[in-house]
Amino acid sequence: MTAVSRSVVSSKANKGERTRERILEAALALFREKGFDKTTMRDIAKAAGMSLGAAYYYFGSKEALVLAYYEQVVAIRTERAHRAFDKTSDVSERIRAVYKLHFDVARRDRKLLGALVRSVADPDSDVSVFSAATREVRNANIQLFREALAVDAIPESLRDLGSLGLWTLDLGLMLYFIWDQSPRQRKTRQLVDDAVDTLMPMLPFLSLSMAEPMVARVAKLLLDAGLVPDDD
Amino acid sequence: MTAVSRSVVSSKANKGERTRERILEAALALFREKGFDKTTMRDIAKAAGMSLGAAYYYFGSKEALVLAYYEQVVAIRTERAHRAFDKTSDVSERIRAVYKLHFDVARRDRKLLGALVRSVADPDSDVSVFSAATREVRNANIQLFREALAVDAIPESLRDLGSLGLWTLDLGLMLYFIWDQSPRQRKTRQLVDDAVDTLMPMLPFLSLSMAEPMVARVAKLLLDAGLVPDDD
DNA sequence: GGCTTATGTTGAACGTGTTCAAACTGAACG
DNA sequence: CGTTCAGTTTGAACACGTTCAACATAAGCC
Repeated sequence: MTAVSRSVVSSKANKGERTRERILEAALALFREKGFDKTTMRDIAKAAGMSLGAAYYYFGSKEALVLAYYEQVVAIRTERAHRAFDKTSDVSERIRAVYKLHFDVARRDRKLLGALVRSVADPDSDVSVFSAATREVRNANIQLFREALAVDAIPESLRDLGSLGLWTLDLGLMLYFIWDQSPRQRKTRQLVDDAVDTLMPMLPFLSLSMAEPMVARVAKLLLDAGLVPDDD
Repeated sequence: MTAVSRSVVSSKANKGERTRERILEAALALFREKGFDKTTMRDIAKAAGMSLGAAYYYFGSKEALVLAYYEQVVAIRTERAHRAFDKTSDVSERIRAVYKLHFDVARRDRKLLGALVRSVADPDSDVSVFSAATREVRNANIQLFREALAVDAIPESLRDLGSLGLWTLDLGLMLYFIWDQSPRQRKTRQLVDDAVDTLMPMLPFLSLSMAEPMVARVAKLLLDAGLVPDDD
């Protein structure tokens, strides 16, 4: 949580912090204007009014800038999701909100998310969305779904597995979003609605006693594979 | 299919074809020896006994080499899968085979697959695994699962949806494989076994008449989202 | 004030993917 | 044989991410 909120709160930032933010702001502005690939680290440094090396002092790589950006996205998403949770205890509504908030917050930044997703494939990079270094961001997102499911209608026993499943779907939706060329990414929004409307009616069946051993089995499988958060 | 098999069959290759193959072979040898990132296009050109520009004449980018490699993987995987299908009509066996073949064939090349997966995030690249240009490879893989399901035990109505689902899982497993540090990627193999053993017993429930509207709904959702092959 | 140490800052230099104008090769044609 | 021309090959040049040794500034301490 610390790393996530730090870059957003920043009430009493010292000099270094503010420089860092200046760089990040300059970077984001340029990324949005010219795209990730077309923006060079030299551009960013110049826009932030400093030398190339200084930018690298604060961000070890160009990708690290994207990760810092995504930490902001997660922080904002989390805050807004909490507000949505206060408004309704209807599970479908809550889940829909969490999904859509992702794309609302990152509305202008499909290309940037692309750069982020690229890192998924690189087990060596420590800014990869799957690496140990990014555990916080990852867990914050999973936690969001955990909270969305934290209503009476959903039995405790399903919440952990459910949030993991919904998070996985979130990853998939992010990929769809990145590729979605439709105006204002309407198709992604449609897909979210359809997916939630389709999946939710299935939930009751998982609560059936008949389904219990299956659910337990899936849980064990994920645990064995090390895919459950907190014991990566 | 053409592009996939061309690089493997190569019986009467003209000069250009052979040069192309020489480059690809040199590249693969180097990738395996030093890893994808550590191998430079200059290394590859030198190892293939030609200039840098010549290598680029045959492969528009370093990533294109990886794609060409993956086309080989798919071709070999397909061939071996067909042999496995001849041996058994047990669905679990067949699906397990298709999954494991992927990792058998790409055994030594986790890093390379990583480079391939990276492209997933880039809608602009035409060597991305999701781009129109790679439709053939993608469809060949989906088709493999379609064939695995083509046995009496599986009703026709489930085969399309099922193969798409299994292919999606294949993508996920590929990612897991890339990150799997366990010796000989034992964990990935374990996960395949567990996943198949867990999912297969659930299949009968999908054949229940009660489940039909749900299945239909999922099918429609995917179709609307343009996620069903052949009308991308 | 000087000295030390931590924190920032600089820009030149390096390596590498990619581009491109120019040159080469050999087959087809008259 | 000379010409043409598509296919192939060359390596220099470019752009950009990244590194690093050197320098500057500020903070703490005596």
